[in-house]
Amino acid sequence: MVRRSKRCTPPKSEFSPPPKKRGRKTFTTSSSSQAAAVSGLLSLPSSPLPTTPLRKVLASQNNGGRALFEKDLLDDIPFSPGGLSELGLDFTPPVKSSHLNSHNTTTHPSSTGRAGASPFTDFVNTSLTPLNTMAHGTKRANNGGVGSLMSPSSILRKPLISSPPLSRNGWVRVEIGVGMEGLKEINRMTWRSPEIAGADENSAASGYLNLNTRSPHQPSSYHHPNAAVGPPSQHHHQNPGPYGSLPMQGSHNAPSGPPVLHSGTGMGRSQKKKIVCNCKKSKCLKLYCECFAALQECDSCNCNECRNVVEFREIREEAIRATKAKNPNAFRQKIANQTNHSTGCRCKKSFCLKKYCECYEANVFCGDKCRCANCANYVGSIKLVERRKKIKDHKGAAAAVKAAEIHHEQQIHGGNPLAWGDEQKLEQMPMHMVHESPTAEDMLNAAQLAGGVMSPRDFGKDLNAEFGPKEEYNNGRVSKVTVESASTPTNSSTTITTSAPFNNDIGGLKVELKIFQYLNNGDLFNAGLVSKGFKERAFDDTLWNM
DNA sequence: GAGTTTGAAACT
DNA sequence: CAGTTTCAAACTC
Ligand SMILES: [Zn+2]
Ligand SMILES: [Zn+2]
Ligand SMILES: [Zn+2]
Ligand SMILES: [Zn+2]
Ligand SMILES: [Zn+2]
Ligand SMILES: [Zn+2]
Repeated sequence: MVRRSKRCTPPKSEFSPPPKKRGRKTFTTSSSSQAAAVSGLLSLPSSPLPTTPLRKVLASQNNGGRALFEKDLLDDIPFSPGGLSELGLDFTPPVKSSHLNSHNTTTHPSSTGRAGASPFTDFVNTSLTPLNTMAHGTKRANNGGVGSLMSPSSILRKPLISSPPLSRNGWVRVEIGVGMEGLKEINRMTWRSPEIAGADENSAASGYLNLNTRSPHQPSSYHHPNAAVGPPSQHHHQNPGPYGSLPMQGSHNAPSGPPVLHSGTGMGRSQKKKIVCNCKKSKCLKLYCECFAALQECDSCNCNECRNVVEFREIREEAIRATKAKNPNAFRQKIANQTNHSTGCRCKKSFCLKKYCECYEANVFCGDKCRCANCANYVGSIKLVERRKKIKDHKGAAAAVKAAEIHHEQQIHGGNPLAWGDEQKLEQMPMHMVHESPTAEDMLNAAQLAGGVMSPRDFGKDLNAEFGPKEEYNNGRVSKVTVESASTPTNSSTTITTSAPFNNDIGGLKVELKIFQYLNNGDLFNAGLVSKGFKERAFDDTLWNM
C-alpha cells in the first residue's frame, strides 16, 4: 500500500508537500520561525543550543537551516506532554482561556509558540480556543495523591474550549489519551466535534483537523462506506455525522407524583451517622467539608488545620454566618420532601448512577430541577436497578423496582395524568434518549460505566448506541424502546469508539491510525513530541507503510 | 493504597 | 450570570 501522491496540504499551511508516501520516517522541518508560525512546526532555537536530547539531534542533524529527524533518533527524545514546551522550546505559560476565546487569528498563535502547541497544523486556521496542555510533571494537589506527579493525561481536566462554538462542519478535535494502558478512555483516540470537545477533559494532546481540507492518506484499497468521507463534503453538510446535534439537556419533568424511592436509608434531619472528613485545605470551614456542611463539629476526623471545632468557635460561627449569607439554604437539607433534590444535580458523566450524583446518593430520582445529561436515575430505569444491585444496595434496588412498578401501574390504569401535572406523561423519561443519537462523549462515558454496570452484551448493543434500545421496567418486564441510531460505532478495548468516518473497521486498521492518516508528516512529527502515546502511534509502522 | 474521576462549591 | 478553579469524596485498578 502506498500513500496517495495527492497530498493534502492545509490551505494556509506552508508546509512543504510531503513525499508521496511516508516511506522513511523522516521529517524535515524548517528553522524559520515564520514557517513554523504558519505551519505549526517546530521552530528551532537560534540561540545557544541547549542540552536536551532533542537539541542534540538537532545539532547533529542540522542541515542548513533544516533539521532532519528520524524515528530512531527521536526515540531518544523524551516525550513531552506539553509539546515542545517542556523541552524548553517556545515555551509560553498557558494563557487564560478567557483571553484566548477571542483568539481568531489566521496565523499560528505565535512564533514563540504556546504551551502544548497543537500537534496538528490545522489549528492555525481555526478560531477555536487553543488548547492549553500542561507541562509534564505538573503537580496537582488532589485528594488522591497530593503532590503526586500527574500523568500527562490528567493535568487538565477543565474544558479546553470555553464557549464552544456552534457546530463547525468538518472540524474535528482529535484527542489521544496517553500514559496509560488499559481500557480507559484516556487510552483512546477520539475525534469529536469542537462543541463536544468543550466538555472534555484530560487531554494531554489534542488538536484540530479540518476534514474539509484534508483527505486521508489512505491505502488504495481503502473505500470508506460513507460517501461523504474522503475529503468530507464541503458542500452539503447534511451528513448528520455523529455530532450533528448536541445532546439536549434532558429536562425531566417533575415527578410531583407518587413513585418515590423508599430505600429506607433516609436518616431524617439530624444525621446521626458519624461523619469523618479528610479535608486538607478548607480548614473544614467550607461546605466542601461534610462535617461543616452538616453543621457538625469535626471529631476524630482526619482533617488538617481544622477550625471546625469548639476551640475555634468564633471562627467557626463566623464561617457559618458567612456561608449562610451567601446562601441562606446552604445548610438546609437538600432532600426536603424525600422525593426531590432541592436544587437538582448537573451530572454530565456519571449517568446519575454513581454517588457523585447527589440525587443518586440521596436515593431520589432525578427531577425537574436536575440538569443532568443522559440521566439513568429515573423511574423505570433498569440501569438504575442494576447499578444499585451491583453496589449491593439491594434495598435501593428493590425500591427502584417497586417505584417502577407503581409507576407503571399508574400509567396504565386510571392514574389520571393530570393529577400529576400536565407533563406527567413525559415524566422522568429522558426525552433526549429517545430522540437523539448518542454523542461520542456519551458513548465514552457509557463505555466507562459499562465495565461494571452493563453486561458485555449491553455494552455492545444497547449501550453502544448509548441508551439505544432502551430497557425499562414495565411492570416487572423489560421492554425495549426502539431508538434509531445514527451510528453504530465499533468498539474494542484498544481502539476508541468513534463514529463515522472512522467508524468502521477497515482492513483491521485501528481507528486511531485511520485518524492519523489525515496527518501529514509534519503533523506526525509534532504529534510524536507530544506524548508517549502519540509518539507510538505517530510512528506506527502500519501508518508509514500504507 | 495510589492515582483518577467527578460534580458541588467557590471563585472571578 | 457564566466560565473557571478548587476541593474532597467517590471511584478504579
Ligand atoms: Zn472537614
Ligand atoms: Zn470533619
Ligand atoms: Zn475538620
Ligand atoms: Zn445526577
Ligand atoms: Zn439529579
Ligand atoms: Zn440525573
